[in-house]
Amino acid sequence: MCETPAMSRKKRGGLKDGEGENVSKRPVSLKELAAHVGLSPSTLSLVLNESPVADSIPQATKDRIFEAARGLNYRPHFLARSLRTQRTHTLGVLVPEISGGYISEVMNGIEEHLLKEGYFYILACHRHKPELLDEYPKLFRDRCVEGIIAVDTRCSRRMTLPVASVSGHEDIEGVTNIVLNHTKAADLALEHLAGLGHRRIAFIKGQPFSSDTRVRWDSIREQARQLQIAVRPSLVTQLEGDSPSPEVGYLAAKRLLAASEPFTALFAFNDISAIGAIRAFEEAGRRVPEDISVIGFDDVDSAAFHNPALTTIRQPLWQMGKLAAEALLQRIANGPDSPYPELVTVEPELVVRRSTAPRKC
Amino acid sequence: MCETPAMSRKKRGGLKDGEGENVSKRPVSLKELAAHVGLSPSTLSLVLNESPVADSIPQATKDRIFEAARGLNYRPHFLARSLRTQRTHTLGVLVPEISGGYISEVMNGIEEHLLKEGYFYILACHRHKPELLDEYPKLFRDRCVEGIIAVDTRCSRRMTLPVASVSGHEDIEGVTNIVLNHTKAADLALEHLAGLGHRRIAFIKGQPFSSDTRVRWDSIREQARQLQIAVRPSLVTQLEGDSPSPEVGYLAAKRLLAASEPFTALFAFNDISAIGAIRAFEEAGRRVPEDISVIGFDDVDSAAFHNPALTTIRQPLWQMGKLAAEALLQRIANGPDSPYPELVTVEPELVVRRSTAPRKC
DNA sequence: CAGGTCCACTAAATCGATTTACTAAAGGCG
DNA sequence: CGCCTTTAGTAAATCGATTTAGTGGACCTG
Repeated sequence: MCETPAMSRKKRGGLKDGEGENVSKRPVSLKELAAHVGLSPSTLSLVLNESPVADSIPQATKDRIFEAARGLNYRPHFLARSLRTQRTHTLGVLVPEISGGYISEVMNGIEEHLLKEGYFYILACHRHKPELLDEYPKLFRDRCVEGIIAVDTRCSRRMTLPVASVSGHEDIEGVTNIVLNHTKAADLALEHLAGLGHRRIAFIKGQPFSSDTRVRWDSIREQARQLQIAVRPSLVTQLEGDSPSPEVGYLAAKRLLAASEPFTALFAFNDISAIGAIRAFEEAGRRVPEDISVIGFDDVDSAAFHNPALTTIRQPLWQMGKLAAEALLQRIANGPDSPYPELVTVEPELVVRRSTAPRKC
Repeated sequence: MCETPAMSRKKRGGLKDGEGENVSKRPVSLKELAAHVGLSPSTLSLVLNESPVADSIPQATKDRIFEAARGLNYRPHFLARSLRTQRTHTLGVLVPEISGGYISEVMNGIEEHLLKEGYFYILACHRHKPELLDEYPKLFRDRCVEGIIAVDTRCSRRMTLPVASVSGHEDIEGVTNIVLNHTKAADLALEHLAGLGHRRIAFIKGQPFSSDTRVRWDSIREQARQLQIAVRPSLVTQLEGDSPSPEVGYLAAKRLLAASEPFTALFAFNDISAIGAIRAFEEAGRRVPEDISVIGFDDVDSAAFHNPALTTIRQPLWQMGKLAAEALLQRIANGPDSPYPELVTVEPELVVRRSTAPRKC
């Protein structure tokens, strides 16, 4: 029953393996294919890769080669080819963790574009651990990736590889940042709340490690100033802990309630924390949106189906992932010394649902 | 400024690159390292890989080699090594899509275990398209992965590679299935509902493509029979469409309501569809849990923070991912002709929250 | 018919490691 | 002293492609 690989190879050779799909374990190599058609591996390689050098090969021979390749189900050996050509058609993708919402929507955009373009990617989660943040890019390099996409990840060191960073804001040589227009986002949210009559607005900032935290907050303060909305320190808190669950938003909201400075609206760092905050409010007997309006950020899948449905600022997450992939592949195609975009900006959108309402008189 | 690789290599050679971290673009090869210590590449390879053949090499020489390797920051070329050894330390992971909930929790379990063990993986989403389901395993093979993990994915064809399938139920040679004890799960849910006095229970089955759909439903029917709970055809519907959003559950619930056969409880296929169903019920003026109790499945992150918090059957998703990774790596380590487990079973857990309540009299 | 061009290919180097088989020198032993 | 065994390595084959530089023969041309 269990033949050695060598045996099964020899045996099968006898029974005319030129026909149909090659079901045997071991794939056929170029050398074997060459022997089969009675030509040299060089010729086959040239023909199969449609090299201009093969222009002089008559079509009949080419057809013979193509047919044999199909017949024996020849597939070039990835490692051998990559070793020779120094191309792996592989990227590294670095994310904080794999979680619903922000990350997974961006990843979908990335994956759909990459696979369509014949690229694969290896994925690593740094879980906000500094040593992994340091380590994984090196491991990616060791794995011969052609570029790196970082999602919601602060990367500080300059890389020798091209990098696209979704929601990256540091200005680093070699990095293409894909960012939201945060000024517009802050404006949309604050205008919306102000338009509903809210003046005492509480804020939940993101965790320090979130790459959007600082820029978002700066934009909010700036737009608040312009709209003459006071940002009271006692109405500002920050997410703590690195769980991707609503729990951290829940705890943040509890802190806001504990400060007992009155407020009628909350602008949360993201939808997940908004959902946690709503839980805290309802536990405290404050109804959303009747007593407190809540606006989230991102417009993740679950936002629309939360109860109450979340008003939020939509980021085109899928598109941001796709843009990152596109930009990076373009850079790779252009070669390492070509100019490249340092910034790609996308626009936010206000999505009004049920968690915001006019301030009660 | 922009030197050719050849130039920069020659130039740098001159300026004593033995010191500190090798910052230059091009990594140093074994041959270069060998030249640097004045030994042959063979010797270095033997020593660096701690081959028993290198036992006769004196420690002083070994130290010299190790030190040089560290000094020049030598890292073996992945492609070259893999080509020679026929090992890539890479798996392929096949998932329907990247979404919050089920998939991402399983993936976290997979990724944490794999990366810890020095494995990477390439990821592909088939999005339930038959042609991709066919294509990706082949592409994985072409990429020289050592095994495949399939998540919530029906794979029918026998593979030449070892496979671990999370929630796979087909009995295929070469596949290790990681499955939940669905009998227990159905029992927990139905006992819970029955215990609250519910007799008219509606059901939402999974989509046909979900690998758990059939087994889960069979278990439910069997346990319902045992508990003498009637399963009325008009109170059974099935998720339609392949969106990972609560939308599909919402639509299913609407169909149940439209059938106008009364019911006081719903057992949904998963938490996401339960959340959609709750939305449908509330829109129809039926309160959850006062009028209708709803129980979900999976216990995804958002279940606990939904409003009302979801009662559900927890699957140890993270652990299932980890088990799949463990089993597969073990199989790879044991070699292709060793026996392997065809089934690994994990236990469900009832998590009671706010979406279920005693039937009103 | 000498010399050049074109055609249809192939030999050999290369990518960067691993691994088997071998060797030169030193040391041990009878 | 001559033979055998260690010791300390090395040469060369190999993994499976790609790619450059040729090569032998047919054909053309003046």
